[in-house]
Amino acid sequence: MTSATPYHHGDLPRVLRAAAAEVLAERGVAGFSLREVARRAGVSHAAPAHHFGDATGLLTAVAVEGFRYLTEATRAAAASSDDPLDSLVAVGRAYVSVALDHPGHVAVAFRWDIVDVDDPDYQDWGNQAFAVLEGAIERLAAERNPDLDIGLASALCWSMVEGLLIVHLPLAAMTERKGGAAVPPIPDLAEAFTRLMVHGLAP
Amino acid sequence: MTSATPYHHGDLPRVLRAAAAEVLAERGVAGFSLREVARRAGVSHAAPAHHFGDATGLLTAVAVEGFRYLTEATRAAAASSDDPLDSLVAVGRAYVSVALDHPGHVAVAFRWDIVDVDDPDYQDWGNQAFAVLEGAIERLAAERNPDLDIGLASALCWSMVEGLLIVHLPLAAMTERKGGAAVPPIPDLAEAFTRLMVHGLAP
DNA sequence: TGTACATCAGTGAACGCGCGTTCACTGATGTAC
DNA sequence: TGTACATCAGTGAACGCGCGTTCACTGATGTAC
Repeated sequence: MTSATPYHHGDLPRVLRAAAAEVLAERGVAGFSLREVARRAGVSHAAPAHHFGDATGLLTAVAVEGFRYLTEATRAAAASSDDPLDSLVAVGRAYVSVALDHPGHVAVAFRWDIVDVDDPDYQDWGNQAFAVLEGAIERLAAERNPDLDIGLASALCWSMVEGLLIVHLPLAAMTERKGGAAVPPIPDLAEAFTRLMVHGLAP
Repeated sequence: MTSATPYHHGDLPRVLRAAAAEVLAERGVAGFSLREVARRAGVSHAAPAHHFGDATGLLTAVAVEGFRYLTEATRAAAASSDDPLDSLVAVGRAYVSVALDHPGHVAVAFRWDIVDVDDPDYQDWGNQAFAVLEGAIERLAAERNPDLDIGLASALCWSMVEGLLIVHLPLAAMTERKGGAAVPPIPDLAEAFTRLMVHGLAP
């Protein structure tokens, strides 16, 4: 049916997004280039422009895909338990797990300096991802603490998971240098942080 | 005393660090180049190599300076109150304030991919900055909650402030789109987060 | 059912640009005697 | 106190590289009639 190397690719946008995520994961945002992406997709370096215009267009598409992963994974996690605390813990674990499984996607998600923040898909999926977290917090508030400021608590949880992703590596390096006990893996830390936050450092 | 344009600069390393921080603040890590730094320092583009070797060397020096700022500011903040909660709150505010006042320095502080993480100064000042935070948590634990896991709580606070710096802009954009109440400035959020964490979301 | 033609998707050569690095150099400083 | 000389700090030209963008092109697809 399909010839070995058809002139028209068929699904080049998908392949380009995947290649871009791969480059981002391996080389970081600084090492990203359209030519490298085209190379990995096995296509001439001018081809991506037909689908994404420029680098910003492609990176935005990758970011949107990242938000979609985040939304889907946390939504499933939120529904995994009837207990609101366990549900929130699962959301936190799911969030960081997506970041670990799709490092290229998540590396670019909040880089407003290189992404088109006015893109409707970008905004839409970003909103949806945050709404999942808010929902989990709302259920916790409804059952356990009606006075909770839901917006504030949601923002706190979001900051916590994003910060954890940044801080884990230097934290592990520092702890190892000091000869302390090994730092737990990121999802376990996300859970421990969530439980500590909900319970309070000094309630 | 000093001629208008002396051949030897006198304090070029300091000027180069400042220029590098400026470039980082304006263009981000991706837009950084040694040539641009040299241009702003009013020096030939080969001059930085005499002091810092390559870009990694210069960026590491900037990161160290950032840690120094962080350490000094949070240390002063920690000593600003006898109440351990107020003291911790002040540390959080100080941390994010340094990030706002010295965006170039802090942008590079945890970028282990472009910085020499084996540099002794880098490790030393990183340790010191973290130790200030741990000290504040220890005092809180001593007075209010002896069972607190100090390492875990310190890591949580650190993640929270780092995450806040990332998350604040998209959070504000999202909130504005939804027409919600304005998101507080970063230092105020740092304080609100800290108090909420210490008290607990659902204690 | 054919045929003509517009549109779409991908090619590959060419361009100009800023970059890091190298190199031979020169001006200034400091130190040994 | 002088003088010679080594070392240090900065210059500026040159290089090769990968990049994004442009351009004329060609192969494939879809649609109007």
